[in-house]
Amino acid sequence: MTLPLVTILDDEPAIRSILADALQEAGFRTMGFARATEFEAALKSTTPDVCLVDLGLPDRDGLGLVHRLALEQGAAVIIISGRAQVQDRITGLELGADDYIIKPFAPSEVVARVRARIRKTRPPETQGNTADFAGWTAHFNRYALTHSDGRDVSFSHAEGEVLRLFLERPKRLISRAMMQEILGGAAEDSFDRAMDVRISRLRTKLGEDPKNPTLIKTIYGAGYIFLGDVGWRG
Amino acid sequence: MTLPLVTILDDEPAIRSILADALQEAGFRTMGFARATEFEAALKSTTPDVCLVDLGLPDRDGLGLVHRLALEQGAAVIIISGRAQVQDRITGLELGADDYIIKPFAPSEVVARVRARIRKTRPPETQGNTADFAGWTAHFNRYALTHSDGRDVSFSHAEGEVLRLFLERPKRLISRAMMQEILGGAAEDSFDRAMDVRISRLRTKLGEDPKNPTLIKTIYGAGYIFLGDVGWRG
DNA sequence: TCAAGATCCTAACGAATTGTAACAGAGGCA
DNA sequence: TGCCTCTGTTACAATTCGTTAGGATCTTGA
Repeated sequence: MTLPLVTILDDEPAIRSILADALQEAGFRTMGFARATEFEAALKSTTPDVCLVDLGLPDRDGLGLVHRLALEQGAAVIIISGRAQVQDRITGLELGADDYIIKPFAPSEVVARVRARIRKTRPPETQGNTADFAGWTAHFNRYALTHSDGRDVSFSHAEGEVLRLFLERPKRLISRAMMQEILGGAAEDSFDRAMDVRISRLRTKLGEDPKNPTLIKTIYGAGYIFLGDVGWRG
Repeated sequence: MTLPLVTILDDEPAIRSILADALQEAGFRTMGFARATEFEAALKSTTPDVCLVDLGLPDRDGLGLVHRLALEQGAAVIIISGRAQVQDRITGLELGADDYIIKPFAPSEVVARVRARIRKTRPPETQGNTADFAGWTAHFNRYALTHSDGRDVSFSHAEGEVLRLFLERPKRLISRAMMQEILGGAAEDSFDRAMDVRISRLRTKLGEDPKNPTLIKTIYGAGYIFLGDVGWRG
């Protein structure tokens, strides 16, 4: 498991480096960006665990960015702002931010808040190897799926990796980049259809209707989402 | 689904009532406690969604309580404290608190932070994912619209974003700029018809009469407005 | 009322993204 | 060796969604 990644979006280099230092010392990977556009470009190939966003950006107001981050990327967002008004903080939180830190701040407090966020965001280590969902039971120890109607399908290791990835994060958007990162795929060449094929095969085994998948949904341009209630045991 | 429950642990009755009022108005159930022992007794029979804890309690130091709450109950914990030192905040967060609010506080900000916490804590499926309006039911989790007359239409992610935007703000003017901001459109060139097209496609799926839309009204020069009574559930 | 200009609608197009059948190479096993 | 399974690659089909462009609609001012 790689170190948690924290992105820093702030136009002041001094603040970026202060935060990066403190966070790296605390055991995080960091990436710094001066402009929202750069940051958004980077999001296509990486999935941060926590995003620090300065609202006073030159190129665009950060609030819309925060909203999209929280909603679509599912990332934890911490706003850093010079505006200390209560109303500013409220709208920030309403739009989906997880936390709101006011400048000037103590780096150590930022670290503490980042840590608190990561503790909540990271999927709890699922030790179980059996999961129930939508009539199916996945037995990861014997690489098999059984359905309550009697169907019995086996799956391969690669398929199981994807299935587990989904079952550990039900109803949350899973970006392609995150899948590559977790499943350790090759570099993210746009010619890399391997992930699509894995998912396609998994869908087939789950008996999904190709025109209308109900369990593994595609979000065009964003990733996948697993619908269905999952219960782990064992 | 019941209303989220917020507990307030503070020895000052004035603060308890201020918070309880603000939270109830915001749609939460509340329970107030003056002492940690009472509170812990109540925990045996209820599981709050968010716990507000004042650290300056008379009967025992609250930090240990916070730690146990976060660790064992899995509840979201927000510390309220008069101690503004950075170190105090850090240790509070280290021990498992989700947030740290310093007295004096604005009740509205506490409400916002409680809301932010609940949004993250509650499983995604309990967040609004189904809405009824004008004979239709929008199922955002499976990207489909069903009508009481039996029609069943699927919609794409982009269309769903727009639909959700409208359903969350019924009977309110929604300016183009706001839509761009929230939906994260490209630069605000006036040549950008993307939003119009999204709405056009959505109207088609809703079976709107192009000459006379009854649900999504255009306000010339100002934006759009969604008419129709919306009821969220789930 | 009418004309001019601004704004909006939407069919059609095309670039980007995704689905999947078919193929090929790697490895396991008798 | 011959056969089977697993899995990435390729190629092409299908889908999504922004852009374009021309026409429709609205507002304003004379």
